Amino acid sequence: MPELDDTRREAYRAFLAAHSRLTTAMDKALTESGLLPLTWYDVLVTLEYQEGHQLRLSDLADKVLLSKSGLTRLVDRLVEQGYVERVACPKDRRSIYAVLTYEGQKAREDAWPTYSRLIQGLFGGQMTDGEAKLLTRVMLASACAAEAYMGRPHTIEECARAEEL
Amino acid sequence: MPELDDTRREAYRAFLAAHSRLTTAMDKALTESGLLPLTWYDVLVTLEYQEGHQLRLSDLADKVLLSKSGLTRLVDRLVEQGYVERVACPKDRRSIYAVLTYEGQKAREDAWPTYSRLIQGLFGGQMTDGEAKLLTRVMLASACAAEAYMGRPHTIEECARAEEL
DNA sequence: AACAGATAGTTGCATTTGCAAATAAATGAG
DNA sequence: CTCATTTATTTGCAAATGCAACTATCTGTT
Repeated sequence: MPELDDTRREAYRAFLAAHSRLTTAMDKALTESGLLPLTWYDVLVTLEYQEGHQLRLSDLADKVLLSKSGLTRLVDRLVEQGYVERVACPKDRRSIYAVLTYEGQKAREDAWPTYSRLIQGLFGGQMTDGEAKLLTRVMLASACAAEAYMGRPHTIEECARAEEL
Repeated sequence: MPELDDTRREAYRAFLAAHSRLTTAMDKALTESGLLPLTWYDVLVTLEYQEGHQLRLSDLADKVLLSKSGLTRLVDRLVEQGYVERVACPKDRRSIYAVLTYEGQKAREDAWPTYSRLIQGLFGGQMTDGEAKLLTRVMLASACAAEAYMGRPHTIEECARAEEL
């Protein structure tokens, strides 16, 4: 394995800076508009893309990049707001589905214009089509490498997707 | 401003996933090796690169991407460990310098091999030279856009650097 | 000189998060 | 069938972090 060079060090620092400033700016903009915090939005969209608008809590934790305990409490808050319901799974009584409610769907839709405008303005607008694709490939490769390093099974969606590109 | 398209949405998600998995993997690897946590490392290197191995707390907060209060307490921990000292600034009695100690420098050097191996293995190793440069440019542009959006002065180092590339 | 306003740092407080332990349920080996 | 193991979720607890309020200091205006 080659040594870490300055070019890559700089890329790494830029990556961290971008993440920090981007999430700070977005979260501030969203809460100031009285809209959903980033993590809430993330859960609601994730559910919306699923069949039946539901997902087992563990699977949801993986998708929204949270630990299981973190997710348990995030779902607590969402249930309290009426955006999500907990529904027991009949097949496996250990499992619980998080199910998107109508209010949850509504709240997500309300946030979408602001949300997408922010991502486009602060992130997407900074790159060409080709650059976006390249970025995706590199980011997924890195995420995948980190997964592998942590000893997680390579079955994670991102890894499969990274191979395709 | 064009609408946010799927290509860029995917890039954004990949970006978030990479950040989450990378920092998780790195922090786990470092603490398991009994080395410095990521944020500690970040402070110590930042100081090491400065003239006299010192920096005013506010400036340090900016560099390591932390709020002022967050930094105050991070420095508390580092002082407690003997890695950093607080030194009053004679010119401006409001300001305080964080100064790297010998122990701090030593600790950082001990962590470096593991640290750089991780970044190279999980991040740098996933891209070519050209890709690293492109990534840097795009990331800095995004960080800069976020800064501008937050109404911060454009004087931040990253923004100037982004212009050059 | 005096005061309004900006700036540096710290502290109180609330929030978010993860780890480890606890609980409950499924699975597999013998 | 039974017991050990694995899996899904929750809970106790501690750590990290940001915001707003506070103190101290500096700066510029009158």
